[in-house]
Amino acid sequence: MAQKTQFDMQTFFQALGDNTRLRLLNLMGEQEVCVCYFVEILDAPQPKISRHLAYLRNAGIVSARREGKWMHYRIVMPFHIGATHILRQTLDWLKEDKAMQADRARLTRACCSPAKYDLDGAPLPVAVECCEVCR
Amino acid sequence: MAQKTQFDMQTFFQALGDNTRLRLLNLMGEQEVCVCYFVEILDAPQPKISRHLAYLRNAGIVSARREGKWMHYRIVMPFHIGATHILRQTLDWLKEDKAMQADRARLTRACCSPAKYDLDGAPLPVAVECCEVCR
DNA sequence: GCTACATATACGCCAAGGCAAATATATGTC
DNA sequence: GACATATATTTGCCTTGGCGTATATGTAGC
Repeated sequence: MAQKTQFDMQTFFQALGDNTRLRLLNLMGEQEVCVCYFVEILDAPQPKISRHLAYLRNAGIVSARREGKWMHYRIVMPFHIGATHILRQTLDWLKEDKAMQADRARLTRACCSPAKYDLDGAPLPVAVECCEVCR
Repeated sequence: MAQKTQFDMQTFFQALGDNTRLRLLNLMGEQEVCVCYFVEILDAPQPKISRHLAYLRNAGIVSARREGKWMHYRIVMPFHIGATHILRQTLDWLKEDKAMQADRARLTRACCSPAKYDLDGAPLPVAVECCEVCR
């Protein structure tokens, strides 16, 4: 699929205008995360998670990678440089939010003891290499 | 009304997720604009303009000021510093868009010859003083 | 008061998008 | 092939929020 001539701002902001999707983005941050972790941490039905991830994917904000049974999602910083800056700013903003911090803490705990979270055998999140905007 | 303890990101992004509202923000930029100018430049029904301005006002992104029969709207940069940065970044991004540039050009022309645009007597947009983030 | 003008809100309609529950589609293992 | 697991999609329901039209509100001038 050819790249769109002009990145659609409306779609971009609509994708960010939902709290569940913001929580997902917050958990991804700089790492690639397996769907099963999202389900555990957000404590939400799996279809709900998948739906929101699909929404983010359609908006061009995340990309998916299959590894056997598991799907990994990570934030992509492509398209427009302005969108990239806004996305980075948004992620920084999320880090200040108490509820978002709690989500991240839960993710860390889950990674340390997957068995306690029904995540035994699931692939751990892995850090993704930084893009040019990360500095 | 007391200030909200935590600025609502979801509401903020939802407000930005509409093309009409982005056009309005683009026209405001660094100036305070009368509703009648929006109606002329966007060539849209007046209730539609008012509805979207109300949406932006409820989201805390613009403020309104009455001057006789006329209402002036301007962008406000309050709330959260992160939101302010995102908003500024968004406005810069809008400036690169061809359609948005055309809107701004039309606004300039309308200001130069209001009579041609059914805007005789309407108050011209006025520049607003910069906030600390403008640098 | 009445009238004109600028703007805001209410109404009815329709599409987008949230949700939960059910079902379909990989993939891996036997 | 059958079966289990991980994830995606479909279905039906309901809310939000676009739109245009009609109406209400606020202000100015008489």
